Amino acid sequence: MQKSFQNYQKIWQTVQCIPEGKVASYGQVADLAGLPGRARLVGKALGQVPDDGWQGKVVPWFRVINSQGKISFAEGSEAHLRQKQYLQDEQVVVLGSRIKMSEFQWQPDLTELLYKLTF
DNA sequence: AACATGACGTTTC
DNA sequence: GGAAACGCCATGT
Repeated sequence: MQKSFQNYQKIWQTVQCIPEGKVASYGQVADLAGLPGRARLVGKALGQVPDDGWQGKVVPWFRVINSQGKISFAEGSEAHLRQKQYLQDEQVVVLGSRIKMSEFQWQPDLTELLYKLTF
């Protein structure tokens, strides 16, 4: 395994904390995972998510979007449609690629984070 | 070793 | 709001 696998684990664990019906940005996940300024690594990590989940839990990669409140896959691409579908299934409103961050951005509860994140 | 490439972010026009 | 310029760093060539 690569050295960065440790970081991937932190990222996956953080993403698992995003509740249904909410979204977070790559940078936000990076910060919470203890990797400030490394948003690109979050994208890498999400591309490496095991399909059958990690440590018994699904990793909701589709709840991570960019800081402009948009889905990062190109509109019309297979991945874009899939992500949009998953989000809409959770009542998140997606117009084109856009999501109202003011309404749907995850505002993490710190005590819950401290309880869940083990690093 | 040098260079290019990302599911990105912030700052600055 | 949008575009350019940086910053970031694991990976692949």
